[in-house]
Amino acid sequence: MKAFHEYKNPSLAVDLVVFGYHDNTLSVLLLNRKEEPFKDQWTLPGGFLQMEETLRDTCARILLTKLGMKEVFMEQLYTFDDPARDPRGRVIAVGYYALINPSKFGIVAGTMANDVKWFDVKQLPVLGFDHQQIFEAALQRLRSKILYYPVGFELLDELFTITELHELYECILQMKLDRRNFRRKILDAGYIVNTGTKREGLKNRHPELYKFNKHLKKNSFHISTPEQE
Amino acid sequence: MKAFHEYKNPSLAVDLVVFGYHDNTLSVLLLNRKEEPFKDQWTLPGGFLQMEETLRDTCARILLTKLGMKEVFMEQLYTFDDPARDPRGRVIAVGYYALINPSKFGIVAGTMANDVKWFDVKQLPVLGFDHQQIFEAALQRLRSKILYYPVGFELLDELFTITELHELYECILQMKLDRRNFRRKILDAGYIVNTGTKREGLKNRHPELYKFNKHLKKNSFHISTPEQE
DNA sequence: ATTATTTCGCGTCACCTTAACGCTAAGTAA
DNA sequence: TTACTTAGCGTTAAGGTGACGCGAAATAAT
Repeated sequence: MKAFHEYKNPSLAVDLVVFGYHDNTLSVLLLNRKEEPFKDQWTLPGGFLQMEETLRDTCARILLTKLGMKEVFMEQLYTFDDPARDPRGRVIAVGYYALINPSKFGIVAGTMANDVKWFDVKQLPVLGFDHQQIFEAALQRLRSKILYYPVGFELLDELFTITELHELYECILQMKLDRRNFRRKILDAGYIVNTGTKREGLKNRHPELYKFNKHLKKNSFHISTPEQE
Repeated sequence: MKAFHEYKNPSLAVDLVVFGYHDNTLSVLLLNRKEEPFKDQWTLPGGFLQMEETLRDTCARILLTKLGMKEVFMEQLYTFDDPARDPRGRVIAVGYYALINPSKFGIVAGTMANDVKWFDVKQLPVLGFDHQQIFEAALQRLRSKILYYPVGFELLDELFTITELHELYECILQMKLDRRNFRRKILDAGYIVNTGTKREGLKNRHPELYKFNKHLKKNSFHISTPEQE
């Protein structure tokens, strides 16, 4: 057997799919590359692992230094290892996705550097590397996870109405959900708590404001999707 | 930004959780290490990625050369990156799990080298590295996957009875499932096809033999687990 | 004020799934 | 034959879910 250090190692990177929700639109944060390869093309933010970092540290560093975000929800997705995925050489990428509330960081349209931009997930440009594949894995994970786990709260303000939560679900899942059944399921699951306050200033009836219930019992609800043949 | 090759890279390895099912027992294949670190302790089979390999290639190579298995079901689990997980230095491990039918490879108890052994998942020894954690992730994945995806067939012979399939599910999930309801769900889902033949030589009524239906429609069944508080 | 309009919150009901369980058939052993 | 065990099919009551009705609350127009 070879000695431990004789193995040649590929480079190890993380690539991040950063989701944000704003104005009834689910968006992904993309970077316009200034270098080859894929110069002037849009790609996911990413970077190489430093020897003393965990993968999560690497993600946090990228989020903070490149995008000015901290303390965001993050989850490991999958590890992408196609030998040809990076034309510079062998690079293994561990994909992560993050959910952020853009309004928390003041990064809404227009306020960012022009090499960083939110794209509606329904209208993505052509992406460099294998980032289309990583993005699709992330969107699929988000869609399946939201059906049984309260992951959507990361995308909303601390206080929100059931209608806002409902719109978020319809937007992510890209399907209509009955308003009244959605309300019943979410409430029965105990995912949210009524704060007693109401959202003011709307032109119709003022809806009650809820917050996420952090002490929920798990696996207590399930949003069902239509049959697929 | 640094040039591409200036980054120091950790070593990249795969660790394999190989599940086998035999005599109503779910087992995992472990190796007794002959070298430091963790000399004489049990660990998961694993190995380092070669530059021209995919991760799946690495897994296949380990399965073939160390264990004599080929063409097995395999799935990527998760990537483990604790900086202290390997005392020799920084090693990132991509966990995979595999499902095999031990009788296909003639590796039942006693026929293997004494540094390779099947262990009942309920009675594992102390494992080296962070392999306990990897094993637990694999078992959890298997348990949740079997509830909605026909993954159990990899562990059985090509032809099997519903009772055998039922016992496999009870063994993996570690819970009682009503025999008659299980039968109905599996049949309704179209996961299995009756072959018309029967298992002979049993002392009671001879059950019908089924085989896996490869042309199944997806997401068509769901085994529910009892409520958890 | 009254009315129109829209969203919000609660309730109803029919249908389907599911868990629990009964019953008979098929095979072996006494 | 009888006893016993596993296999295969059926029944039923309870709970969950989808579809949808209706009045309440808020605003704007008459």
